[in-house]
Amino acid sequence: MRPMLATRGDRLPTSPEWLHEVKWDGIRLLVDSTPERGLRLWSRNENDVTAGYPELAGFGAGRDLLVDAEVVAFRDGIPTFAALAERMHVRNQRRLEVLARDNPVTLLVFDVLRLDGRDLTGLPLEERREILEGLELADVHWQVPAAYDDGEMLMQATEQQGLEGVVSKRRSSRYEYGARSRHWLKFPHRRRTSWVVGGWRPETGSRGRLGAVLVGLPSADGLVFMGRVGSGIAGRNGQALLELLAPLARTTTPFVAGMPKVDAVGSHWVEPSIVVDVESLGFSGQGRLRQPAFIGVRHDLAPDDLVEDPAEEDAE
DNA sequence: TGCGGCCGTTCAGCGGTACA
DNA sequence: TGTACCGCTGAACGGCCGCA
Repeated sequence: MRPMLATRGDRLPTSPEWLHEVKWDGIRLLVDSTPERGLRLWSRNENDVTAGYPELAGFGAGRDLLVDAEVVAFRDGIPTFAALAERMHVRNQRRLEVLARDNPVTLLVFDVLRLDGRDLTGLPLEERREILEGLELADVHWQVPAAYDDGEMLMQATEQQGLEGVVSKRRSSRYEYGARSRHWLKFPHRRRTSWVVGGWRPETGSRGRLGAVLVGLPSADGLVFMGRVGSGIAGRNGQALLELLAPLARTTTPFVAGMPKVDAVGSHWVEPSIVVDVESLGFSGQGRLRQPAFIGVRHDLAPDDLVEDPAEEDAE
């Protein structure tokens, strides 16, 4: 039993047939509560993660209920994946108790799929939403976030508040387990920035094909490592980039000391002269690019152009 | 020809194990 | 005992292939 997935959208729908929700930066869960078995939390890949979130134990209060939700961890009032990452794989009971107290999660419930033995997945989203709001699920550790009619307003507001983006859903959509539906569209706020390539790594299982490029920010001492970029460089994109990098090969790293060993081992180094655009969801807790995707080479920029403040660099 | 599903790639972090 | 490595979990994206 896997949750229904959204397709990435290219244009925010403005028709009244759609409603819009905040795209939360967390982990998707199906939350199954029954009087017989109690509460079970299932991840997107059907793993039982109940033990990882003890503060959610009271959800459902023993009622027969199946909901679709996102578990998030707030830092400074904003859902932050880095904070949630500290919780994701902890199973040590004592450590879980400490984390549940110091770094608690919140369950954001946005759909109800079963209630008191009745399967609701065949109902339109609008009706499921009414039933969900009627349940009055509100607690320190769980809530039902609002849905909005005005998607553009929500898009602007989420960007200003540093939230991840917007999900638009067709009001008439039925719930399809495991399906990536075009009735649900996601619009993440991905930030485009420019970085200098200092190396590359071959694709796993091949020698010549590009698997990822290592990017950094120029400084007086060399490149400051910012992460590896693997998405978006498959196929012709990767081949073209590799042809640009090949003549720039060098035997020593252009990155300053402190680069993680796991990133350095097996990498090929190049003169830091190629600037590329990368889209990402910002930075991880360790200052690395989060979910970076290669966009293209910036032939109009040189590394010196990035010295001021690359975060302000915008490709538009 | 277009769409959907699957697969392979990247990222981050934790836990267990091996080794110095 | 501390460190390094591997394998697992979560996330997203792009390419390929089959089917309508």
